[in-house]
Amino acid sequence: MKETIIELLSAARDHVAEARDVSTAELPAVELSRTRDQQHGDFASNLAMQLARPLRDNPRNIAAALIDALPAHSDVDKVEIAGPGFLNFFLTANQSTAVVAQIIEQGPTFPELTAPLRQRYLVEYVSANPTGPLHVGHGRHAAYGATLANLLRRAGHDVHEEYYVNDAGRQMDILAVSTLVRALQESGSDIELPAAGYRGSYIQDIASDWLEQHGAPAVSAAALLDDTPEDADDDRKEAYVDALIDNAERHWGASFGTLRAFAKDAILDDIRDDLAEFGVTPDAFFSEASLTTGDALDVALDALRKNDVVYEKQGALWFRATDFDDEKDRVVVRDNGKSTYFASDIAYHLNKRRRGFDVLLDVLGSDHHGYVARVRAGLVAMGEPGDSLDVQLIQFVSLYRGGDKVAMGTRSGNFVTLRDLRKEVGNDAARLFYIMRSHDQPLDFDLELAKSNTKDNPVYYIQYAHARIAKIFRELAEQSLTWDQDAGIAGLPELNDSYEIALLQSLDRFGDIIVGAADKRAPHILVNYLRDLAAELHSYYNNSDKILEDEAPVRNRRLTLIAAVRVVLQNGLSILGVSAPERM
RNA sequence: GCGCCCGUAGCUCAACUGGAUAGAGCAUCGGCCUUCUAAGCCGGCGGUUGCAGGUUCGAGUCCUGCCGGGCGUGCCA
Repeated sequence: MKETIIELLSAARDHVAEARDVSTAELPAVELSRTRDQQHGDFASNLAMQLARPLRDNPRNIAAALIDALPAHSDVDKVEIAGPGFLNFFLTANQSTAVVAQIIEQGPTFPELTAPLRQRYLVEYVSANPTGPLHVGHGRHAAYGATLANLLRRAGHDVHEEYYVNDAGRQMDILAVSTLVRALQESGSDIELPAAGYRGSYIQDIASDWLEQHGAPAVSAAALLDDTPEDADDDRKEAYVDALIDNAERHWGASFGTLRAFAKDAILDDIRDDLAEFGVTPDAFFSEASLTTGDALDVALDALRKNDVVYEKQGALWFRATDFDDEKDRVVVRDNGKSTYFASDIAYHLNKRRRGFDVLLDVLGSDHHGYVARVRAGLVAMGEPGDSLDVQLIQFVSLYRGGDKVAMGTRSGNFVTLRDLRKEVGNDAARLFYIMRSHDQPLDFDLELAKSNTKDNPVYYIQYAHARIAKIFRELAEQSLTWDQDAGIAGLPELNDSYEIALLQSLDRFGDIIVGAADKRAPHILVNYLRDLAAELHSYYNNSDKILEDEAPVRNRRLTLIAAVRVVLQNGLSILGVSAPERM
């Protein structure tokens, strides 16, 4: 319908211009948008205002001329001039209720959208280091990434969801040595946890499990502490923990590697379960270590060498990133022969491209913004399009208990886990709360508030609208009344109260909302829409006549309308990963 | 210093990529349960959109400069 009106307006525009001897070559294209206010009809165009300059006339005169020149169409009821010169299009009742029949027919699959350009998306999100349980910040990433993936799928794209596991490098060693120290402590040895170690109680749990399965470690505290520098809660702690790691590898050999894998797997399994309980299920967990055990890293380094964008300096291999809009050149292979984290990153991203993905959509913490230019530079240098990388930065979550900000830090173990949060406020509330606000805004999450004022949480407002509709249908059966759905659909054009019209217009926007939210990577748009739709349903319920009217034709069309509202609420909530309860 | 993000009602945030009178929730004040669930509805109060310029028929939105806040700027991961 939108396209049709645009064609009609384009014809009218050219006609009016020609009548005034103005060339049609450089006139603005017709813009047509849905209206927000039902007094403005169904669609509005600003064309008359845009033509004011080229036609040298005031917008309202031009609007009148456009209406005169506008070809008639059977679905257009009337066109009005409003405000500074808007053209408001009112569709016939028949046309504006067509969406309801479509909703009823398609049910859970509504709206069946086809993207103008269908693309293969790889959405990477969370990707938290497997060194401890997920905390509340990761929860925002999980909710955002999973919802965005759902939106893109709904918008007609092909979507793969992935979690990148940082299972290579020093952090894993620190995790392993922290676990080892806890195991030794539990076996009665006198040894302190290093200042740079992980302190969370989950480390003790992993150590206990290890002891149960493998017995006491065949390495003494003395061997571990052999020739180590002083530990302290400042810069010296890094050297100290590195010495512990060296000793563990030297005196305990392959068993240290086994413990490292044991600890990593324990934590990763926990993360996977945590996410699954949260309704977040990435298609794959991609291991960073596999980049080097496989050939992905070599493929990337070869690509860099082949394109002549690397050079050697002071024993290290450098990528000439400054040639690709980055601030400075970056080391890819250190002087000790080990590749850098950055090398892994570009290898991973090249690997994604080679797997055939058009858009590499990374969901990262806002502290990673410095990293975007680097990775993009790497991709371009390896011959990939820079705009294939789309990074969405998520602002931090600040946690409050009452009025006090909670200090967070993974190593200190002083943080609230996602699991605790979910237990306190529930999965539904957490999922919605996390994405209710634009992701580029910092989020204040007050636990006390979420816990004590559960009933005030917006999630219930939307769910209540759904439960209300469900209740009406239960009541229908209880009162042994009938609902003729086909008669209801046929009778929809008879709907005339303003609450009903508002609902019809909102239902019609659902498809646009999904496409818009997916394009802008902004799931909160869908939340706002659902809240508005719920508000309109509540208003209708409270301010209009009863839906279960004695008169069958009236009852049929009202029930058909709210049945469609129920479908849209269900589908919308399902995209958000929030349940749609039948009763509350 | 340089770079990125942000600044909207007392508080937390929206505003369909430049449109019509800047809107919700919380808080606060007042109404509505013998009628399909009051986790709801209806109304009141609340604004120089950080400041100053500019572009435009039209600016919260785009440009420039200030002010204020957050985060980056490793041969760490």
